[in-house]
Amino acid sequence: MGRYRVGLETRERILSATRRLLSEVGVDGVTLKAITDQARVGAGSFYNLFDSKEEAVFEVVREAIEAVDPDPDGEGTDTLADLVDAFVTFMTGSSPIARIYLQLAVGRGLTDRAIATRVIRSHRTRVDRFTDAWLREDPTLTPEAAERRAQTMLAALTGLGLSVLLDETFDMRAHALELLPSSAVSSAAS
Amino acid sequence: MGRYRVGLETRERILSATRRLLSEVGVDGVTLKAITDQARVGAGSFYNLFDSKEEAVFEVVREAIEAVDPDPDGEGTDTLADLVDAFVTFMTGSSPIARIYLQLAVGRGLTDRAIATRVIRSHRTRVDRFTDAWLREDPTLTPEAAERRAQTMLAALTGLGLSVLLDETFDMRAHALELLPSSAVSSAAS
DNA sequence: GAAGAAATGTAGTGTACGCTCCAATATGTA
DNA sequence: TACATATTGGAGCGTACACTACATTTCTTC
Repeated sequence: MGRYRVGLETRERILSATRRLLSEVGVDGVTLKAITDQARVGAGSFYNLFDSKEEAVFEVVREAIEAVDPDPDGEGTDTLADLVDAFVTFMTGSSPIARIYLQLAVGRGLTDRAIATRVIRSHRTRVDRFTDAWLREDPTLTPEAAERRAQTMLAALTGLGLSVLLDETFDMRAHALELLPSSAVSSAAS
Repeated sequence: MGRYRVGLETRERILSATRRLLSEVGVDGVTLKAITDQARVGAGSFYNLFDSKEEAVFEVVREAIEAVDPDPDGEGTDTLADLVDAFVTFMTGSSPIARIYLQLAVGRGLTDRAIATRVIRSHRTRVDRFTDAWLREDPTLTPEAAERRAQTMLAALTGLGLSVLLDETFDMRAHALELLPSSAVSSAAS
């Protein structure tokens, strides 16, 4: 599966259709039939390329998160301000996927063990990124203190993201700046 | 419907069952059969008292959101540390309401306007509470700055609450202390 | 205690959905 | 060209689900 050119093209069509439907009808409204109709593909083709409907949805969300990564190659050059900025952009940008991500992570992750595991794992790698950035920002921190700050900062950003999704007049960026140490704020403003 | 004593009792049994199931299997996992089995009631009885399944779920949600409202007869003497402590206790306590509240606020509030409005309103009153505490903590703050800090702190607490619900080994209290200004931390430790 | 209204349980009904099966066809490789 | 493997569509399967119809029982009132 997924080794011939046409198969890869079909896969892309399916992901596009899923992405589009997620933003139009929400996570609960996406049915397999809607996806396959939209992608002009039979159910058999779908299951030739994906193990389940969930798989396609996850893939779309994963790609959306990746798309706003300030350092996709993991070169360790991103600052705290960069990371915060990327998160804010993800949440306030035009893509509706942030909403889907939170719905999945919270609405489902809270009861579905499999989803919780996925969410925690992706969260884990993000915490590491923030921890490294904290250490670069303030080398006097112990690794434990840096990680604690990373966790708190990420949680705060998630909470702020929730606020802005619930109330679109909420100024997430202004609030997010509160989270940065003062030295990083001034460099972000430059 | 719902005019005889037994009917009202049945109604309560149904709401209890719904509440319990919401916390155990989540919003999407609640089926009519589960509710009626749990409440030891037939489907006919259910529909004699409620117009639809949603009706019962919504009622439970309404009550859960109400329960999260801050104490209305607070005297305005609580410190930031007190408020943070109360929030942490609510999130890490044994009651499943926190989980239900977050699931509904996020899982539904993100798509259902009516629920979003409710969530925002109860959030609003909590922000005011935190704003006052900030002003007491640091009287040099402008009201705007105090409110911004209150919003950020509350969002952070919500995010931390989410973390602890997803991963129960997460030490929410330790992280929440990070959010307090250093003066308040020392007074909280005393 | 009679009568009417409310409550109850059960056995369905209709439907929407995720997914499988499989025969036919297209694609890549030597 | 011949062969193996991937891809395709879509009929249809199994199931889960919200909800209904209705005969029976219980409750309340006068």
